[in-house]
Order: sequence, then structure tokens, then C-alpha cells
Amino acid sequence: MSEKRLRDAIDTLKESGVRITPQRHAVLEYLLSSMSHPTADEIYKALEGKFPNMSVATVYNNLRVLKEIGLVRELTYGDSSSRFDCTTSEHYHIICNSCGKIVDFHYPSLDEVESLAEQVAGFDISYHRLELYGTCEECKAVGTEKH
Amino acid sequence: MSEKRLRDAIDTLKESGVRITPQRHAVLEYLLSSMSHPTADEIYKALEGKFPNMSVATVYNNLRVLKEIGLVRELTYGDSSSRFDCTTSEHYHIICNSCGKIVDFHYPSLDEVESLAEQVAGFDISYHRLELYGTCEECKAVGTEKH
DNA sequence: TTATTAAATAATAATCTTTATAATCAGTTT
DNA sequence: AAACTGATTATAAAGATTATTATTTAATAA
Repeated sequence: MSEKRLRDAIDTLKESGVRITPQRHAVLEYLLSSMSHPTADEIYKALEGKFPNMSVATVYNNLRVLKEIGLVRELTYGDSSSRFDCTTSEHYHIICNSCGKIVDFHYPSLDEVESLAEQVAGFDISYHRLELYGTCEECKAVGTEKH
Repeated sequence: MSEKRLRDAIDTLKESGVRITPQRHAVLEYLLSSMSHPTADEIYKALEGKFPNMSVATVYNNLRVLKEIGLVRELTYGDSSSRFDCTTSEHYHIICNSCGKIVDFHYPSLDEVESLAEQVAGFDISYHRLELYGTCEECKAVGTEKH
């Protein structure tokens, strides 16, 4: 199943005329297998063992390429660094303000909101983002919320 | 009207036991009067004339304080710097991928989405963000979209 | 009004993330 | 094999934000 997603993604890369280097393959594979919406630095550290000489720039370059093709989406929250997520299926995110955990949230796409926005603002809307913020179960229990 | 919003905001500051310094007052006033969701640097530059000796750190400190009290919200998009927005009334944002323009978008709050998220993820949801991305009228006309 | 004190500011350094640059390397084509 | 194209590495640079510290100041009460 995950294997199929990887093969599909690689096919997309080939169709786009993008070279499939070992580093690029590894970044893509890691993102597909990861459930944790990693930062560029986390990806870099995770692949350190397999590619001791890999540059951080390579991670950023590949994330940019994967983004441009549409295989990967960049998520920015209040914190310092971007997070990256494979755009396998449309979904939203729930973020814990206390521990930073990010949970996927599946909900029917808000198409009618997009339509209304097009009408009132005169935009062509191509996509949207929705994030819900709160406190996760564990942090509720511990009761050690930030701020 | 805008005067009233400023007075209300200052009352909130007083209630929170936060000092009302000239710089803090100016940052708050600028944010309230601004329709443009400015960055920290834009605020800093805008107040340069009135406060030639003000430090950038002061802008950041005050934005943090105003955020903690709940008067201001931080918005992060793909680009490098955060934008800041007075949380006067609940609304969403429409962002042009071509020129970066940000337009306010009023829509009934998605309370049922929050409820569902609480149920499926076990979170206490406190608020949410929704952003719509696309091409604004001007950029559609010019047809000079990025990427 | 003045004194007091905790908080805020200014100036600066430091950190952290991301991008840019240039040299090298690998795979492909001629 | 030589040349070409794009990717990678190493490193520098840029840009945003945070931390530090000495100084100043707003709020409070004597």
C-alpha cells in the first residue's frame, strides 16, 4: 500500500522529467512513510545515517522540487520552521497548542466556502487550508499547557 | 468607531495588568488602523518617524504581549515572515498566490467542524484558521502568475 | 510630588531557518 | 571519450526572531 504510493509518486517524478537521485528518493520515501509532518531539519537528521555526506541544501532543494510538482505541501504554523506533508489525500490538521502534535483530520472539503469566496472577492480560488488549534488528550490530562 | 476599538483594547491591556507604553500604544493603534496585515518589520518601519529610537525587539516584544492577551493573532503563510492581525471580529483570509494580497473574508464560523474534531481527535478545540488561496482579480487580468 | 519598583526599552549579539553561490559529481547524449 | 545538463556538497550569506544586559520609565503608593 505504502509501496504503491511510492511507486505512483516516482512515476509522477518521471513524468515531470525530474531525475530520481538516491537523496531525492530517500526524502520522498521518508515523507511518505512518516506520519509526523516533519521539518526539513528532521528529515535531514533522519537520513543522516544513510547519507552521511548529504547537505541540508539538498533536503531543501528536493522539498522545493517535490512541492512544485505537487507531491508535497508546505505547512507553516506559528513556530519557527515549516513542516512538510505528502499530499496523498485531501485533509485538514488539528494542532495541539501545548505539545505541538499535529493530527490529520478528514472532513468533506469546504467547496461551498470556496465558491462564496470567489463571488465576494473576485478571486479564482485554487485551494484552501483549515487548521484547528486546541489541547490534545494527553496535555489535557497533564494540565501543563503553555502560556 | 476605530476610536472605540482602541479604547476597548487599552482597557483589556489595563485589566491584564500590562503597562501602556507609548511604543506599545503605537503598535496597537497601527495594527487596529491597518487593513493590510503587516509584518513586524512593516510595523517597525511605519513607526520609525514617531519613534526614531525604537528597537525592532520592542516591536516583537509588544506583538508577543498583545498575542498572549489575545488582542492580536499571528498569521504564517509560506513566505518568510509572520503577519499580524487584530482579532476584532472572527474572519478568514483569502490570499493571492501571485501578488500576496490578503483580503478579509467573513463567513459563518465553522462550529460544527470544531465539534467534530473534538469528538474524533479527543482535543479541546479553542479556535481555528481557514485560508483560501487563489488569484485576485488584478492578477487574473494581468495574467502574470508565479510558478 | 517624589520615591519605589517591577516592567519595558534600546542596543546588540546570538540563534535559527532558509536561500544563494560556486565547485564538483553523475548520468546521459553526441 | 567529450560535452552537456542537472544534482549535490560545502559554504557563505541573508533574513527573521530571540536572548541578553544595562538603562529608562510607567504605575503605584508614601
